[in-house]
Amino acid sequence: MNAVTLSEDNRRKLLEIAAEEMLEKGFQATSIGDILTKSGLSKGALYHHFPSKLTLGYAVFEEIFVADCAHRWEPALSDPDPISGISKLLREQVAEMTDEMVRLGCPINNFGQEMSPIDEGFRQRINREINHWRDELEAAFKRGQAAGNMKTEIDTRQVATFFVASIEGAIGIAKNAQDRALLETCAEALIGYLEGLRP
Amino acid sequence: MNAVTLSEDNRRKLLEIAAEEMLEKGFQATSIGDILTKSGLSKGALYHHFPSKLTLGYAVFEEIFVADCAHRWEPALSDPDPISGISKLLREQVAEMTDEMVRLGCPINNFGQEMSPIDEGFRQRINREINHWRDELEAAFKRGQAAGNMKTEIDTRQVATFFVASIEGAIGIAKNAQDRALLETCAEALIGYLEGLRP
DNA sequence: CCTTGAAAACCGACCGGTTGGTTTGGTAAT
DNA sequence: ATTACCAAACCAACCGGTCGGTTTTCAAGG
Repeated sequence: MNAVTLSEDNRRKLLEIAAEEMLEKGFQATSIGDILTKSGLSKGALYHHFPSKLTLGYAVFEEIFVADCAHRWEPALSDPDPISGISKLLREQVAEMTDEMVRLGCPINNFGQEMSPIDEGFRQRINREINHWRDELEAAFKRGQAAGNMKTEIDTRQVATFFVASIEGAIGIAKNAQDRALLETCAEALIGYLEGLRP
Repeated sequence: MNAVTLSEDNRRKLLEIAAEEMLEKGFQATSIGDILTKSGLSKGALYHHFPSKLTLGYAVFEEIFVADCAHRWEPALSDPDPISGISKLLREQVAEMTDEMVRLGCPINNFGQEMSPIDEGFRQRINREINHWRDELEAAFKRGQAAGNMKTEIDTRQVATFFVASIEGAIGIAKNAQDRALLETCAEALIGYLEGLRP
C-alpha cells in the first residue's frame, strides 16, 4: 500500500465516521473524541487532515452529504416529460429509503436547520446546494413546457421552489414520526399536484 | 408581590430565556450557564424549578413553543370554506412573520429535527403536536366537503398531511436562505394547490 | 401584633467529566 | 535532510449537576 493512498484512506475514514456521527447527533453535539474512538485513529491524525472541527464539518457536508445527494435527481430531469420523470423517480426514491434513512432525515437539510442560524459558512454551502437543486428542477419544468407537457402559464420557479420545500418538509415530518408512510402520502400528494400542471 | 407568584415569575423568566437560547442554538448546544447569566438567577434557582436540563427542555417545548403556536390556526379551521379560510390565514401568517422568525424557523420543527433521532421524549411530544395540527386540518377539510366547498373524492388525510409537511418545509428553506420571499412563494403555490381541490 | 418554626426559594462554590485544540516526539517515505 | 504523517500526553475552558448553607415567606400560637 502506497503511503499517500494510506494517508488518503485515513482521511476518508475520519470523514465517513464523522458523517455518521454528525448525521445521528448533529454537528454541535458530535464529539471529536467519539470520532477518534470509532476510527481507531489519534487526535494528531485528525488535526493533521482537518485544522478544526468546523472545517471537518464543511468537508463532511461537501464530500459526503452533497456527493451522496446531489446527482440523485439527474436522470429524471432530462426527461422531456418532467412530470412523469419526476413522479417515477420520486416513487423510486421513497421506496428505496431504508428505515434508517427515514429516522435520520435529509443530511443536507439537517445541517441547514441546525447550523444556518449560527454559522454563515454552513448556511451558504447549504443554500447553494438547495438553489442548485431548485434551478435544475426549474430548467426541467421549462423543458417540459417547451415540449408541450406542462401548462405554459405556470410559474416554473414557484413550482420548483414549492417542490423542494415540500420534499424536505415531508422527509422532516416522516423523521419526527419515524413513519415512512408519511413520506409515501406526501409523495402521492405532490405527484397529484404536478399532474394538475399538465395542459 | 406574593411570594408564590414571585417564585413563579422566576420560573417563567428561566423558561423564556431558555426558550430564546434553545431556539437560537438548539437544545444540545444551549448552555445552562448562559441561561443563568442572561437571567441573573443562580444555578440553585434553576435546579429548584427544573430537575434537569432535559425536563427544562420539555417544559420549554410545552409551555412556550406549543403555547405560542398551537392555537394559531383555529380561526381558519372553523370556516365552512376551509380553502379560503386557510388561504387567508396563511397569507396573514407569512406577512406577520418578522425577519427574526424567518431566520430561526419553526420552534417545534427545529426541536423535532434535532432531537427526534436521539430522544424519545422529545420525539413523542413533537409528534403529538404535529398530529394534532394535522387532525384539525383534516376535520376542517371534511367540513369543507360536507359544505360542498371541496371535492368529495379527495383524501382529506393526505391533503392535511401534505399541507403540514409543505409548510414546515417552506419555513425550513426560507430559514436556510434567510429569505422570506421563499415563504411567500411556497404559500402561493400551496394556495394554488388548495384551490385546485374545489369542486 | 408579635414570635416562632418549618417549609419553600434561592445562592454559589464545588465536583467529576468532557470539550476542542495544542504540543511534543517519533516514524517512514522521498 | 526534508517532508508528510500520526500517536500520545497535555491544556484551559466549559459542561451539567450536586450540595451545604442562607434567605424569604407565611401560617400558627401566644
